[in-house]
Amino acid sequence: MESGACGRGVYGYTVCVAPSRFATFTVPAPAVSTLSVADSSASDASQARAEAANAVSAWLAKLNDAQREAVEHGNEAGYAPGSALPGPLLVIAGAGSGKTNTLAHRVAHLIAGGADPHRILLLTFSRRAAQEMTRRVARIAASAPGAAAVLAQGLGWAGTFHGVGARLLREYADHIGLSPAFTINDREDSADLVNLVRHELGFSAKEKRFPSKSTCLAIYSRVVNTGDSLANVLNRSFSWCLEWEPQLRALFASYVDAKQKQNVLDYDDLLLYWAHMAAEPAIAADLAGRFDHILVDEYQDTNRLQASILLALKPDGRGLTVVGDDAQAIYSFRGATVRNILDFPAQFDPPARQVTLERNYRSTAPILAASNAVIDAAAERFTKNLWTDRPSQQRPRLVTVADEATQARYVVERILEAREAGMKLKQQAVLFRAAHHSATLEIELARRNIPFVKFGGLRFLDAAHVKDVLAVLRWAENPLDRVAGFRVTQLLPGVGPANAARLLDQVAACTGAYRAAEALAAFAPPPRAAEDWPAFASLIDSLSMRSTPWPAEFERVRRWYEPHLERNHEDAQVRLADLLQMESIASTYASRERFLTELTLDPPDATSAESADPLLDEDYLILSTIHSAKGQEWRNVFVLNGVDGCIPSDLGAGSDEELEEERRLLYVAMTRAKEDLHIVVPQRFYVHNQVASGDRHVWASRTRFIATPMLPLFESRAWPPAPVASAPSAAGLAAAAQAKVEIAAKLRKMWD
DNA sequence: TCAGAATTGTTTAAG
DNA sequence: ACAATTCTGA
Repeated sequence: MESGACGRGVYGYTVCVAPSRFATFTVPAPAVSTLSVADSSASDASQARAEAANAVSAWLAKLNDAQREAVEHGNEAGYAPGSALPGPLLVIAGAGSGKTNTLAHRVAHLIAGGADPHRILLLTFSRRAAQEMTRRVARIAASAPGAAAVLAQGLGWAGTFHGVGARLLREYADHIGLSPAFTINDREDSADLVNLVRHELGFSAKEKRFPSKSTCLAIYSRVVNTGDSLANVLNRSFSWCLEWEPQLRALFASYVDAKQKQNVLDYDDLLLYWAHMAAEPAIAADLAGRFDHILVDEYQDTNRLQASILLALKPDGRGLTVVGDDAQAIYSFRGATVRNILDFPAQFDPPARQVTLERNYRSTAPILAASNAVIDAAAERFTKNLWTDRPSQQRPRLVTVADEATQARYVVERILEAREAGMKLKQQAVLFRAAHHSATLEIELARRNIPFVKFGGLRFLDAAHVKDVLAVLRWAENPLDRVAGFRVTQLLPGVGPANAARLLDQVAACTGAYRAAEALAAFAPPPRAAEDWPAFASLIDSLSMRSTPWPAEFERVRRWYEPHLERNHEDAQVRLADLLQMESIASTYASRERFLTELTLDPPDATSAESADPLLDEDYLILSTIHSAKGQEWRNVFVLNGVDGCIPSDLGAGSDEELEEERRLLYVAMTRAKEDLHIVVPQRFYVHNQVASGDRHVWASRTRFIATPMLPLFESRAWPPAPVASAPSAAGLAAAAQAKVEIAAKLRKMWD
């Protein structure tokens, strides 16, 4: 990407997030009596009942048999509080089979049947999916007066496992020895803390290099999420770290200790504490008693820890619905296991009811045929092939191009062509395996002024200046957070690790809410920092006293930070623009604590190269990693780098299991397409890690997942089409031969 | 003890 | 290409 010449974000892009993303956090449900609409006259009531029944049968009529079966499961007795809850339900929902729609209808159906929306827990994979689901439920319920009234407050509990976990933990914090003011470390922060602990244990000064902080954290996370032993995890996934097992064990013990002392949680803790809480008899009953119905989306991508939470909340499975598709399991690197969905029915007695959705409403028949062929080759599979009745003459295209630059041109030209034909940019998407695969394309898009939004890859929150400002706020929120404090203190010139550590020790020695301000006032700063110290102390003082209300507090921090920004970064102006944008985002949150929590759990994940803030109604192209594209669909889809080494990634081709997951990844990418699918295969590929002017490249071959026998399912061609070679004239040939002789003679003459 | 220069090692995907 | 670590001079 070209650098900040355009005056946008630091890396030449600007984070752009639709304002709605930040405004729609599901507000904690106020205690509302369920059916407060009851004080109307009897005839009104019966009329409303009839109307509701009509609405329900109207929406049921629009579903196919399998969908209806899933939606109506267990409704014989109605869903009113107190009535028996329906038995466990597993919905196997193939790609494009109307999964979201079915789940949303089931929630609406539960509510129309008398279930209390504040006692329904809806767990989705991403915050985005939760919002989409909430919106759809509201839209469906709108036609049934009773349900609509009950739903006026929205669904009480819809979100990711991590988001819901954070909320529950804050509520129960006092009961489980946690301070409710805990802060949440994102992955980078957690890695930094691991790093601090590693230095303290002296593991950094070995002659043989210790695994990097992010590797250590990945190992730790895998152990927590799979429930497997450290030895097994190392053996299976991190074999190059095997020799460090004892040190890693000691490191993780100290890491846990440090988190507890500092009152911070990492992502895994949100699940781990929740799981322990749900298993704790004193709390379990109260916790489980809050939810009548629990519905889980994308169940194939949950891990053991998440499954154990569900089982603890619903030991007999009553009220539990899980939805997923084993053919789309693509998150095993996060500890997810497809066993969760496969073993779901049998873990209950009687076993869970299983409903399978096999009709695809999304893609045309040729796209589906090719996708089915790809997934058919999978070693192990449990769902049947999908079918559709949407015919089309257009097979998916398998396009061979010379290199990445040509690939970018091909994609841009096809996209513009489609837009000419009336297809909005938003209805088209470019998908790729790794975030950096789109780099060349991004340059081409910027050059041609095509706006785009990219999902996945480098995060806004990873930029140094953003982290700096957040660290100030986090430290104010939780003075024991050493990672934050460390970062903040060292912003001052003349303060290094040694002084920062000394200060933080003094903070820890103080007590109470103002400990940071107290320690700061008493601290003897190094001479070079003396000048900046008073302003720093007064900032922290005002933040801990909360003397400036939110969100003005953010502005206060930003103003303090500005001179440091200018001193430390050449491109201060560009970075400042990011901070100002963040300031407007901050103002949409109710409080500092809310801002920090939400930002960590749901960081802005879209970046854009065009227009500083694309308006909601503006048209833009979607770029996305395949992982981030999960659950979405577009009319026109391009898959970049359909070559071995990218899909499958050469990092993911180690074991058979990993390879199978790469296959599913291609399947997920292909099944996002509704009308047109292009898989682009560049033949020549520049090697990534080399000096800037390097010309090392490899010759790539078509992905092994599209084997030769499958080729008839695709329309194969090269692009650009080979130019019709104009035959050289006899005279021209003669001239050329003459020239060759002359040059040869000249070369010889050089050494005469 | 700090800041900047030189050198070394690295595993994607995301809540 | 990048980030983390070690080295160097003040």
